[in-house]
Amino acid sequence: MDVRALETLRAVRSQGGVTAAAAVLHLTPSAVSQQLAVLTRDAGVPLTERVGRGLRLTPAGDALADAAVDVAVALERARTACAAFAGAPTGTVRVSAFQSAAWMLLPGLLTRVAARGGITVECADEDVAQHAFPALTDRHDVVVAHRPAEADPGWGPDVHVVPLLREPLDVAVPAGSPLAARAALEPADVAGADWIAVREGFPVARVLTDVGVATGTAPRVVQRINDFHVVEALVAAGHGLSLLPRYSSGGHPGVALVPLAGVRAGRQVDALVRPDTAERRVVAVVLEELVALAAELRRG
Amino acid sequence: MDVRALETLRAVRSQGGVTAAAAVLHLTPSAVSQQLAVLTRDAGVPLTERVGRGLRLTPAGDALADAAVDVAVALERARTACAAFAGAPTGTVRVSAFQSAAWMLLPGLLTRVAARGGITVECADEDVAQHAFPALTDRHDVVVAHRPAEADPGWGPDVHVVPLLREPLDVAVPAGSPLAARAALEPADVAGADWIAVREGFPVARVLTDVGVATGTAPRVVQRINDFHVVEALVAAGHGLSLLPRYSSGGHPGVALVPLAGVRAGRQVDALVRPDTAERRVVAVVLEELVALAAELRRG
DNA sequence: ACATCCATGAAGCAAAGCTACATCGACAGC
DNA sequence: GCTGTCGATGTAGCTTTGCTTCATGGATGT
Repeated sequence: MDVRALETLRAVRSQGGVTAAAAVLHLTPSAVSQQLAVLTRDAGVPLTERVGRGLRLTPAGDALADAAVDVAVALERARTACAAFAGAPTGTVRVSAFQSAAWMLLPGLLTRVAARGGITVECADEDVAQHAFPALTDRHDVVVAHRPAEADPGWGPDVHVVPLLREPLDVAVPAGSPLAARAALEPADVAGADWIAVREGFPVARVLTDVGVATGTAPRVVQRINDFHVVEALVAAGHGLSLLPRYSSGGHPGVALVPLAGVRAGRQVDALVRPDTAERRVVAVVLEELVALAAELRRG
Repeated sequence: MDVRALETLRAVRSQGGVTAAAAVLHLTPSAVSQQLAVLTRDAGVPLTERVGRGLRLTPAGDALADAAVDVAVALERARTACAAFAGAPTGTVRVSAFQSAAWMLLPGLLTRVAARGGITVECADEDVAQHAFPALTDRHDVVVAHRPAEADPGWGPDVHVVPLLREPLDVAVPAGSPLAARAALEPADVAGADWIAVREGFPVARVLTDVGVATGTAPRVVQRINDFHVVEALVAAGHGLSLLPRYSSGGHPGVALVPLAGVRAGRQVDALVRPDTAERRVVAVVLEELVALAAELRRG
């Protein structure tokens, strides 16, 4: 029973298919398929079953994939065990963040980590639909993800979650607008407005509809844009209002952020890591810096 | 960092050398040496150091070997995970016992296990010095070992210990002797006797000297014999007395076993298994039967 | 019905890992 | 002190494993 094959099985589950798993493992689909074949032979029970043109793990396969995570963790502990004797942690950590978090966190993270020396951080920006964040941990060591603040995390059982920041969502209004002078806005104040929202399925998309529930009227969404800088430009030009996170937006001079009263609107920013990569000392150090940085931002 | 290499490192530690480890792994010493070389390269720190013409693990190597055990356990859990879906446990389990335990336990164990069906038990009898028992777990799945009852187990951290039986040590006297009629014997009764003991370093060798301490005189050992059947023959022929375990000896018609009063003399029989081996369902089943059988013997 | 996508099988090739043999250092005996 | 032996470690060569490339089959959607 090969460790690489177990890792492959785990990747097939998290990526949802042979081809996708092959991509993150830097292999051909054929190699993945062959590994699954020998693993199935070893196990003595079918681990996968075809469904449509794709495939899915059987209960046995699922149990084995769970066990594969533990094996990966144990192996990583082994590496860490002697790395502890080899001196200060060193190496390269791949960090991914969605755009606004990247804007907010990555510069400071790079500064902080560079100050410790010996650690290279490879950054990437990846913003995906909410359900797709955990799978990114196959590509990156640390994945900065976001979700509606009050709801259940819903990241699934196969990732370690490190909370970074709870960010209130404010109403972005044009700087010249009468609303911009207010200290806070009630839901009723913005009931009939045009809205600029994020794409369906993406994090905090549902928060706007929740605000609508508070006023009794469904908000009228006129645009769906994911990049907050683009959203700010649209708001400044008077094309509508938007809900924007307080700390990771607001650079635009034509936009004012006004707190929303009476509704708990916020997003939670989490760092996601695979249980085995969490065992790596370098990764732990980078996470530590990330948490410290987030705490600093929160305080102002 | 290869799992086979980790397993090899663990074997080198438990066997105390490259050649011995190679033997239990069914490899050549050269292969073991090469595996250690690549493992050391991966680890980045020396894992072994030469001492005399042998070698010893460095602290880093020791830590890594500990981690290797966890890896092996995780891997075995993975196998078990899907074996649970494959139906009733099946396979072959290698059981080793020292002679008297083999005589006492193995026939009943084979009967019990055969009744469940599907499991093959391969028996062996190995009696070694006390410190050498744990290393036998590299050769056998279950090792039945013994030790002085009241003392610290002292089997080391790398084996699971399953207690089977506490066996009082009785005084074996010739059937015709006046002592044979007694219900119990005080240490003073046997103070000046000739004794037949086991070889130095073997389990329960020290118990006799402890009895001597109770009388204030060192017992006079005239023979050192490990096999209890031979001991019984010598006792029957009047060559001396001996301390023999109550349940696993006593077949000889010319020998009577008389309880010893005033001194806690006994031996503890344990089953030793490697932590990873203990994860195998078949092994668990065999152990279960072994425990049940021991309980039955204890009750009579 | 056709084109597409995904998983899987067969053939060939590169690399990893083992065995056999030789070498080197350390210890015990003469 | 020299020699024989034992244990660990290199070297050469072969076997085996595991990958890629290419081809096939089944399922889906247009």
